[in-house]
Amino acid sequence: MLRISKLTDYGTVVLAQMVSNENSLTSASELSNLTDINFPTVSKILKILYKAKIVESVRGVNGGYKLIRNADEISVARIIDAFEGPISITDCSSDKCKCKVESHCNIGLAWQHINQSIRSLLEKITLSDIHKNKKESFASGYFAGMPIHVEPKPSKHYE
Amino acid sequence: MLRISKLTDYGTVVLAQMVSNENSLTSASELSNLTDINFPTVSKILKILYKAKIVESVRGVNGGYKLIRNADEISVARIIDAFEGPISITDCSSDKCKCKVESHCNIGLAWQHINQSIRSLLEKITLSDIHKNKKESFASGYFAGMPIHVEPKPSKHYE
DNA sequence: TATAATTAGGACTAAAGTAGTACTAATTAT
DNA sequence: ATAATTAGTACTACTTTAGTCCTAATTATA
Repeated sequence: MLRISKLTDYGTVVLAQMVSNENSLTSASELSNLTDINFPTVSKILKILYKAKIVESVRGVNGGYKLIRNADEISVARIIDAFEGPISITDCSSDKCKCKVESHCNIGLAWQHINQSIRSLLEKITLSDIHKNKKESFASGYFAGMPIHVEPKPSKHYE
Repeated sequence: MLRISKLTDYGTVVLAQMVSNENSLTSASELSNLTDINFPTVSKILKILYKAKIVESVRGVNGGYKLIRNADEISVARIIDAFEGPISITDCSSDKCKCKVESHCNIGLAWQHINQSIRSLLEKITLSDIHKNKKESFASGYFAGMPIHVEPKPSKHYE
């Protein structure tokens, strides 16, 4: 199926950890200890999150990182964007398609819509949901109490 | 954002082309001409689709390929699976998680649910939808007449 | 039966992307 | 001044992907 990079994955681990300490600074080395992800990688992740304006930082002694917004205002879509860029599901589904193959581009249009649907799904899931689900058990089909599964297949009125 | 491989992308182009000729055999070289994708690649794609039991084949002179099922019975999820395997959005969201980091695994659970939501979305979109959208224009927010966008964000009763 | 067309399967190479590391500069509390 | 800490960048090793090619198996037809 679809994939995100390991760095994005780790990124959510680090962010979920930061939610537990939402109001005060945590240094990269502390976060490394808390998550068991090695320091250079955690550091890299935090720099990326800083550039994406998801965390803010303070330099120097007793410096560290902190979430800029509340966890429920940070969507999974935004986190993925930070790490993977605004790249789309296929080359053609991003803004400007430069490919010469006509038939291919037409398909690109279809992928664009699929991409957008997935995106709107991921915009509804927040870091807060991820954090909560870190410790609680799930009720099947539910995600942090929020039903994110789409409706059952509608009748095929398009046939 | 999330990505699929170029081969998957090309795969849908080839499949969409095959829908136009749903009932008779088309050879790999014909499909190459029709899609402007070079022969070895089209051939590779068709072999993958054959293994995945999405197309059937006849060898020898006048041989070729044909869809096994109706286009509206072939979901995008299935097509992606054929090319990318049943790999999940992260390493940890697939069946058996072997990673040693406790916190990481907990996050994996969250990704599992996200993955499942995306999957259920992609299972509702079929090759038929893609084929139709190849030539028609879209009404914004609709995909082949079928509303695949999920509902507007529900009130945050989970806060 | 020989031949040509066609798929099946696997192996290979080159290019691209990713992970992880390391180094230097800037900032700040003590 | 010093030590702790983030910012930015560059680099290397590894993995994945794209694309190609070769050989075997199958089949219509002359």
